[in-house]
Amino acid sequence: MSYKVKEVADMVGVSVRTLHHYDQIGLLPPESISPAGYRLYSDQDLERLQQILFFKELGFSLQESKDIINKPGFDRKEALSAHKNLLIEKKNRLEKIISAVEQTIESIEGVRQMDKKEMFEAFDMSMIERHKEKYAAEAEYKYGHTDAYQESEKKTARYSKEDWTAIMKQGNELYTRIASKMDRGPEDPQVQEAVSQWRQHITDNFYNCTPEIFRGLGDLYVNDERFTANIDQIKPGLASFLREAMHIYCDKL
Amino acid sequence: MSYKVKEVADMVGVSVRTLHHYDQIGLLPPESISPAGYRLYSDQDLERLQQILFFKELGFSLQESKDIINKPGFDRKEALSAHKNLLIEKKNRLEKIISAVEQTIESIEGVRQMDKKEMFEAFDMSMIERHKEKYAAEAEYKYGHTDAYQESEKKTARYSKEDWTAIMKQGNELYTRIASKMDRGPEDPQVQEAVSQWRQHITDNFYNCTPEIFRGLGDLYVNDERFTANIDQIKPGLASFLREAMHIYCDKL
DNA sequence: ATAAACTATGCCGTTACGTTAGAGTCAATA
DNA sequence: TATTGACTCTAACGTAACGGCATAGTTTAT
Repeated sequence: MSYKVKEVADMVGVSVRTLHHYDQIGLLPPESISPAGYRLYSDQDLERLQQILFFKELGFSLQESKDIINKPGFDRKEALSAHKNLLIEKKNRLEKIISAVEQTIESIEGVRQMDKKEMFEAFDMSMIERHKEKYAAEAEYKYGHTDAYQESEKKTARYSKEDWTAIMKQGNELYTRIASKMDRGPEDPQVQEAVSQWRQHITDNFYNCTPEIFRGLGDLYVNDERFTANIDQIKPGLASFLREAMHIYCDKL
Repeated sequence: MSYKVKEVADMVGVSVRTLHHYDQIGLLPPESISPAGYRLYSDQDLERLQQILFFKELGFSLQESKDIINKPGFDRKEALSAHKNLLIEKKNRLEKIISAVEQTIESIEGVRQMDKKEMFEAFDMSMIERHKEKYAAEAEYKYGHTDAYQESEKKTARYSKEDWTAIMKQGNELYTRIASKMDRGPEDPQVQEAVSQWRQHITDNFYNCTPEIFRGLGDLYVNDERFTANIDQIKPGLASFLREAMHIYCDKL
């Protein structure tokens, strides 16, 4: 049985031009040619084509594929090993590049975020304060004046405007960093690391942010529309993503 | 301060031709041109070049870089995000390809083993013969001429070269089959089945391979460095694995 | 002054085809 | 049977990002 170009092309999923090309460079000359000059491919040719496409898929050049297929099994393993190393290097480079891109996105977001600072500034900390107060109120109700409450009072009382700005900036950076990694999923190590830093940030600057409080803060991000709106403004869906990530973080403690 | 092509090239680490090219496509036209037609780059041009190289490093095309750099910060983030997704896809594809290559290497290793037949052929059977002789000598010493010994003599005497080749091929297939299942552990049913076939193979073609002889053969694989070296050449650790498997096999009889 | 070092433009080559363009072929239909 | 539509052929240009070479002019150092 023999097949014409388009038949082969349709069967295997390549273009007619590709077959022409493979013929031209001597990679896959058809077994026979019709009186009218049509290329006629045999089943063997089809197999060879499959091989070619396989090696191509693996990233080999056509010339390399030709060499590998023509030489009977001799250099194949070595070639593949060498190629594998190339691929791994490529992958490593890609990973580095991806991080670089992420960082760049972060910095761009950071810059934009800084412009929105007034708004975010005004909102976020007051929100956190409010959450703290609410929680503290409950806590107070339960336990009287908690340490956390007093601690926060002491800490925040002394903050200057510059302090606030610096603290805000750090917070913003964390937010945007997490936003840029949203597609990695909430359980991603880098995301979790950022979440951890977020808790530390709150602890350092406001009050001892226990896992319970932190979990509650995550819920607040979704339940309080003011939080949600403001956070999602950084990136849509960030609020609920944060909640999830924070829950996962707390679960693991 | 202005710089000529080679100065810039050396500073930044690109070729002169590249700078020509970037000028040609309007990506980085030098700030000024000397009376003689020399390209004169400014410090600003250098910065721009750095940007270009950065985006290039990230895998953007020159055209894309041009667009990104020219448009003031507006689309940048989006472009970066889109690009990041591309990169992640690329990475995933690479990972798949790497496993495919690994698999192919493995399968070729199996095949290649077959090609090494001559070497293995020459060694393995002479070794088995020797083991047999040694064992038979002991046996003879103990029991006089054993059946097994005579049997082997009769059998092997008639073998033609083709017979040997066929027998070798079978043996090799068993070895490689076992090698490919090493990670299952020596007591794995499939491994044990192959071991059983290995004993049968010896019995069929050489001499009645009693459990005692078979066990001794297993020890030989580890104790005789010529065996060990040759077997481990199929796959490192195969010799001792075989011994273990053969012992387990014999224990169960 | 002369050579060495540098610069310019222009064009071909690379990879793996895509994309016309012009012309011939085959099978089925009007 | 003639025509149409689907298919085929070769030939040639275009792509991305330069590398490399040729030829010719310029600058710089000795």
